[in-house]
Amino acid sequence: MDVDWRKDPGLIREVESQVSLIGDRSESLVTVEEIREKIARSLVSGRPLKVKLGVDPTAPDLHLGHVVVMKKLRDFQRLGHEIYFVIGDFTAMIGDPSGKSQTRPQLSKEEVLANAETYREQATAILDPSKTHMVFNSQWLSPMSFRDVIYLGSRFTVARMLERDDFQSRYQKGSPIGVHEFMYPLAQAYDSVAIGADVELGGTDQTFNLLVGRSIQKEYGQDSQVALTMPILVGLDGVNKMSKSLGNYIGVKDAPKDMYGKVMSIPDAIMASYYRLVVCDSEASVDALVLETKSGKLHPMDAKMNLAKRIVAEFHGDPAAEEAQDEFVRVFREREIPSDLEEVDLPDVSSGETVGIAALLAKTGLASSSSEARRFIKGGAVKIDGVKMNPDSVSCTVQDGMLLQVGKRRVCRIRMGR
RNA sequence: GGAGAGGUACCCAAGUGGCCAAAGGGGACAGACUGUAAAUCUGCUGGCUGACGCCUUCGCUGGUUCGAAUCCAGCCCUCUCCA
Repeated sequence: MDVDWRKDPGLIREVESQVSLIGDRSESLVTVEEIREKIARSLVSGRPLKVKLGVDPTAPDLHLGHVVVMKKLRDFQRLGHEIYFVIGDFTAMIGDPSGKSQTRPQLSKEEVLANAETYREQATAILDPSKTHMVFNSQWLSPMSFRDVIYLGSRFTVARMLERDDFQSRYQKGSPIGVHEFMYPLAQAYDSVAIGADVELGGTDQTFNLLVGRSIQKEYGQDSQVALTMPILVGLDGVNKMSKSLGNYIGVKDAPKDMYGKVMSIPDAIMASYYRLVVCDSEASVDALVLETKSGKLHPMDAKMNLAKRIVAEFHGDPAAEEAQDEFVRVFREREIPSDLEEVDLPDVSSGETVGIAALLAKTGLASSSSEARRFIKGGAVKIDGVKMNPDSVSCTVQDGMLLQVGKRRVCRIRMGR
C-alpha cells in the first residue's frame, strides 16, 4: 500500500516539517527515510503513529534526564501522534543488564499500578494525558510459552548480542553476564511487536535495544520501528549520566529552591546542553549564548542563573522561580540565613544546658553519626549562631532558637521542649 | 569434566601471623580560594567515647594460635583456558 505522497507539494512540505521537528535535538534517527515514509502514510491515512517509550515500573522519581525524552514525546503529540508508555512490569524481573544491579524483587500488581500512576502524574507536567496510553508488558510476555521464547531467541544471534557495548565491556573485563540478561533486549523488542510500534524513543544508552526491536519486528513480519535516540543528559557531577542511583539528579518534584540550587551547581561546561535539551532553546540561540559567555559579554553565572530560573519556572511557575532566585542570592551570595529554616525539636534538652556538640549534631540529623559529627568539628565545618566553632571544642550551651550549621548546606534551628 | 586465577571498605586496589580500622588511587564529604562553576591546595572517609580506650568489619562457617584479612578444613560465588 505504497502511497505516492511525493507528488503532492503540500504533503511534502508537511512531511518535511514534521521530520525536521522530530529530528531536532536528537542524537540519531534510524532511519530518516523510514520516518518520512511513516509520517506520509500517517498523514494520508489519518492514523497517528504509535510512539513507544519503555518505562521502569519501580517507584518513579522523574528527573531532568527523563524530561529530555518527554519533551521529544511532546513533539510527537503536538504533531498528533500517540504515545505508548510500556511499563516493564514483566521485564523488571530480568534485572537491569547495565551491570551492577541485582535482579530486582518482583513488585506486586498494586505497587506497579501505583508506580505507573505516579509516573503518569509526573509526566503530565509535560505531556498531554489524553494522547498518552499506558500498557503493561506482562500482558503479552507473561502468557508466552517456553516454545514462544525459544522462537524469539532463535531470531537473533549471540554475536549480535555481544555487540552491545556493556555486554562487550563486561565480557572483556571478565565480569559475569547472566544468560537471562540476553533476554532483556529480546523482551523489549517483543514489546514493540506486541504494540506494533512505529517509533521507539530512548536515550543513546538504549540504542542497542531499539535496534534489536527493529530486527525482531521484521522477523515477526512487521515494519521495523524507527529508532530515535536522544542525547544523555549529564548529571550534577558533570561527568555521569543523570540518574537516581548516582544521586546526581534534579527531580521534577524537587522544591523550587533545591531545583534552583542544583542547577547552579552544575559545571559551566554542561550548561549549554541543559539549555538545549531541557529548556529546548534552538541550536542557534544556544550557540549565541556560548559565544557571549566566551567573549565575556555575559558572565557564565548570569547565564546559569537564567537557566535555573527558567527550569524552576517550568515546573513550579514564575513566582516560585522568582522567589527561588531571590533566596539563592540571599543565602549563597550574601551569605545570609535561609528564610525557611528547618526547626528541630529537642524535648529532652532545656535552654541553658551544656551538651556535647557531637551528640547534638547527630541528634539534629546534621550529621549521620556522632563520629561523623566529631570529624566535622575537627574540620572546622561547624558554626553556632553563625560563629565558627573552635575545632577543639567539645560542648556548648544550648539556647532555644540556636542556629546550628554544618558546611554551607546543612542548617537548622533548635527548639527546646516546653 | 580437567587445569589455573580470584572474592579486601562506596569503587579500583595493596596487604600473606601481631606495628591492620587495614597502604595507594578514585569518588563522596568538609575547609581555603570562588560564581553552591572549574582548577588548585588541605583535611577527612566503620561505630561508641571529652579522652585513654572499647566494639564490629577483609565471601560464608568452623578450626589452629596468647594473637588471624593473613595459616588449616569445609562450603558459596566469579573469571580464564582446555574438553
